[in-house]
Amino acid sequence: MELTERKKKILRAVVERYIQTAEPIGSKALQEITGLNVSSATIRNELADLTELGYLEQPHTSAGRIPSPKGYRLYVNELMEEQRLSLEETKQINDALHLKMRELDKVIDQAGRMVSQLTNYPAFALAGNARRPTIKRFDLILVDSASFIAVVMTDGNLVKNKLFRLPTDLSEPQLQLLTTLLNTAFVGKTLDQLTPELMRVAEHAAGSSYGLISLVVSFAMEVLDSMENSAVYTAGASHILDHPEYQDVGKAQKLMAYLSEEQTIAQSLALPALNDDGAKILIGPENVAEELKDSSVVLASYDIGDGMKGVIGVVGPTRMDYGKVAAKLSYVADGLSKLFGTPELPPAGPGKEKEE
Amino acid sequence: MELTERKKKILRAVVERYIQTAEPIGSKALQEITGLNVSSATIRNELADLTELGYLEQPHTSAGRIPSPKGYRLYVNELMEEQRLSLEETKQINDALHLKMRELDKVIDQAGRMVSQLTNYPAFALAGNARRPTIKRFDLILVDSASFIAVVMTDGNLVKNKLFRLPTDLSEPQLQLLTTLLNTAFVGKTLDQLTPELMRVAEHAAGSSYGLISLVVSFAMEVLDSMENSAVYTAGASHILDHPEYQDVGKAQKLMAYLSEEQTIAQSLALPALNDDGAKILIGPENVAEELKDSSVVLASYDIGDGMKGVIGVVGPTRMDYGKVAAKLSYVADGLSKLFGTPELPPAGPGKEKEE
DNA sequence: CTTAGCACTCAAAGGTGTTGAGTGCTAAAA
DNA sequence: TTTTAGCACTCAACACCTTTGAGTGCTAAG
Repeated sequence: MELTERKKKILRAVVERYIQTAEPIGSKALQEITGLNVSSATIRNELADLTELGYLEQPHTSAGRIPSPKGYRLYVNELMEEQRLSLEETKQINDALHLKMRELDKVIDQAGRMVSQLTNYPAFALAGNARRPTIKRFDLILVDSASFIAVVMTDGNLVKNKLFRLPTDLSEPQLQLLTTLLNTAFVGKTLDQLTPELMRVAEHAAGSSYGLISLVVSFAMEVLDSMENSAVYTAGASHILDHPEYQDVGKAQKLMAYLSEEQTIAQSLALPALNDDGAKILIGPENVAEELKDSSVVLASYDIGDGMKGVIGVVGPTRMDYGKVAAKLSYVADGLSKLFGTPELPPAGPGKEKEE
Repeated sequence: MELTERKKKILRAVVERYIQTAEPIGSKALQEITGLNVSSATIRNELADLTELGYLEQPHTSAGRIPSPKGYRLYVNELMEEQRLSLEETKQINDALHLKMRELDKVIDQAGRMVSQLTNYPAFALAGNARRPTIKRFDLILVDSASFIAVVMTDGNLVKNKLFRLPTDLSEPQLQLLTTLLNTAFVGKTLDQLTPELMRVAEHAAGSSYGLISLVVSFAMEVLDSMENSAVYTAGASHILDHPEYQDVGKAQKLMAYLSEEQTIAQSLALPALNDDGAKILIGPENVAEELKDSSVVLASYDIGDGMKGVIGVVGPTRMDYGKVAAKLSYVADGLSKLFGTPELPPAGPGKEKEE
């Protein structure tokens, strides 16, 4: 069944007012802010209908109405106006996205912090893989006779390194042999495919320096492993205390505890949203996690390239300014996609690309 | 003036009881737990003395006593028994310190989280430099005709890399020239010494690939910069809600806000403690920061080697179990020092050093 | 120096009354 | 059929009160 225009107008007014004030709103106040030329009694009738239909709730018999999750849902789906970000806001975001280090982890972490600061809600950010990562390339750099640096590059063009110090001497030719060996034996393999058998064969081929194979390969496995179980970055948990719905310390604590279970967030919240485009809004009981049943989550996904995607989102009370938050989140997500999409460098000119 | 033994015994009982219960303690209860064979009236007299001397406080005229900061200080200095960690606890810490990745940042971050979890207080951890870092070595690895990896190693043996993609082609000999050039021109310089003039000279020497110099050097500068302004990792901020003294949301919020000002923590709290050994305890008003005037901080420093040290600490109410916390913190700090002190590798044997 | 006795203080807890915003219902007006 | 005015009703919030009990300080005697 469809709601009349007037009912929608009232519902919308209730939602928007409640988002601002966090207080139940009554018929008289609505009469004023909706601008409808009807008496408060009429509005009361409408409110009664809306309550009956499940769009509104009454905290207690004689208080004003507040939106129910169903009411928020209708609002988000039909009534909400697309929020535009102000020029100032877009500038702020753009500036913040202009990060120094372009290390994947740091960028994601930073983006999360930024979003949290921007929205005043706790935020989280993570990257996830569509396919299983593999090693694309090994390089070994001799530092001195007793140490070398292993550099591994994944198929997603992520590069990691580790310094190894040895109790035994080693030589340049030895390292070169090892490098070739590693590159022929282990490139293109996923974590699972790096079997002990494979290792044994390669170790055999390595002759006297067989021990080094396993060292470098374990490192490579760590890298692959950390890419598969990508980290979740959370930021601004303290922001939940800003909002009156979490004045009750118990509630705040529960939500915070949930937010620090990073793996849970990754698995149950973020990953399902990986492939949806645009902002996704989960209101109160729409959340699977028990701890989020009376909070809301807004998510946006972004593209990292090379089969990787990321999700960035915020958590807050159901009374959330969905429009603004979704707009900001989408903007940041787009920004991230662009950031990862563009090559890292301007055409190599005489160097002053980095200014303060 | 010295306190009598009996006074000390009473003070100690007050502190320890209050640490457990967070509630003022009266003469009658003290009579029981101290085991002194005196009446509650006698104890009242002693309490009155201790209050007069400033070691105890009364929340209001007719409540029990609680320790004042001065009382805690005396307790910590003289009365507190060295806490021993249980075997279980040491095992727990040792296990946790057995980290997979030995990347400096991650280890520090992890250690902070661990301490927070171990103590139930918010924790922070950071590394600081005694001297200014320099670059020790550059390596450039050609990936394909349009991209290369720059690997820089600092004098502290920290290795960082970055993938560069170029719009122009480049060749192996070109890269080798660049590598030599970078190594001769920029090795051993601190951030400040990487002047534009130096750059210009090097760029000149690089001929056609002059643009690449500045790219790699800016990256090196970023690395140095990030080492000088080392990151602060905080963890477990939500734990402050566990403690009754922060039931008042306002207080909790203030402390949380302070905790997220990571730079302030670094500058004013942690760095001054860098060179003290063992655990350092700052009680209530002993803290410089206004926000910490009624909280306490326990700090321990650890050695990273190569002129770098780190600090790890927790923040909590003045009613903190200083003995336990200090013991745990010291143990973790020692563990970290050992971790960084030992070479990364066992003598290269046939590889099964990594098990699950 | 220690103790018993006693009047005193004060937070916490529970009870009572008032206020006011807001409701639901009904009957009349449009 | 929809809208409106009127009115009794509900209920959280607040202020105010009393009671309770743990704990105190003081005094005078042991």
